[in-house]
Amino acid sequence: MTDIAPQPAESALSKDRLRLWLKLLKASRLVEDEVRRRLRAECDWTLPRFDVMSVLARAPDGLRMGDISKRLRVSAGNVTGIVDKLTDEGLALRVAVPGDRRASRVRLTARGREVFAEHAALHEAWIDEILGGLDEGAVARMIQRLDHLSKHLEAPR
Amino acid sequence: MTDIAPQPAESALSKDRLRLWLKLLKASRLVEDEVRRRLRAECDWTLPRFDVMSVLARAPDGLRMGDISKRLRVSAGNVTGIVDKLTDEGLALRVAVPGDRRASRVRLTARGREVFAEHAALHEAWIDEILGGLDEGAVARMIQRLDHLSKHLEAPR
DNA sequence: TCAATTTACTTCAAGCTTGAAATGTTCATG
DNA sequence: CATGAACATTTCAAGCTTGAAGTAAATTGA
Repeated sequence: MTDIAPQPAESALSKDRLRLWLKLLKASRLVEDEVRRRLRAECDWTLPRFDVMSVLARAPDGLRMGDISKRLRVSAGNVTGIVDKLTDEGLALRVAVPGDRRASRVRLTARGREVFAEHAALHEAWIDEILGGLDEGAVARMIQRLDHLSKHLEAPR
Repeated sequence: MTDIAPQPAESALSKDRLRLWLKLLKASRLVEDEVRRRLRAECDWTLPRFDVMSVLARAPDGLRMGDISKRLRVSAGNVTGIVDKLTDEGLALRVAVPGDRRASRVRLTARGREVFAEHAALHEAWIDEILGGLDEGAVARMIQRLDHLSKHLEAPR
């Protein structure tokens, strides 16, 4: 009897973890698709542009390209393209970082802040509507669970 | 005094719903990025291909293009392109649907099932590892919350 | 019956996204 | 100081994704 004993309990937990992941993905896509749809239909705008402006709006002093990339968890090359477009459209601008000629700091222009403010107000209302079925308790418990999950996900493996 | 009274409680709930959405998105991206990274690094494979094969693997009789599209919540045009590639590579095939010449049913080939089985085994192990910090109770509670959330998201508005 | 509508799918252009390679800059350290 | 490693960003090709428009087939209903 040198066989390793089977681990049915462990296997069931694996399956449940997989189910959890699929459900997480599903919920996330349901919301994201709806936001994307409304952003296009009502603002003629795209989610990536909105996301970049969103992190910039919260940083009055601007952000490095790398910071944007980290916060949104998208590739650096991706951010370059989106910021290029926002810049071309006069909604953002790159300013030099004194002391580091490799880096640049991106800020929203006045017009960028204006445009974003309009979209952001709508966006918050949409989320409120999309998640409208959830009361305060449900929201709080879900946030707690997601924090717990993300903490584990971000822990180095 | 004809002013509408401000609604601080309502507003706080709105903010919490927004926070919930951002945390949901964050957790989802953390997992998805890690899966995508491993799929590329260890299998030289892409997530969209894996996803399509994944729903096909669970449907021995095959699926209509539209079914794949609905289950994965991606556009119909997108599915066409991915199935085209899987077909070119001999991993899937389209079979005619008797009685409806517009439609076709997509199935995995024997080789497709083989290739998918390898990837799926790895995938399940990855998820188990990625979500490894969560014990049975945490997984169960999270699944329950996500089901609750998705139920509300899918409810017609 | 047969025109209008709906359905299933494909095609296409525009835009997003990635990962790898390239560029130029700064840092660490011998 | 030199020089190799690390860093911030950009460029690029390949592939994904969408939404809109197009095609062809099935269904509806006057």
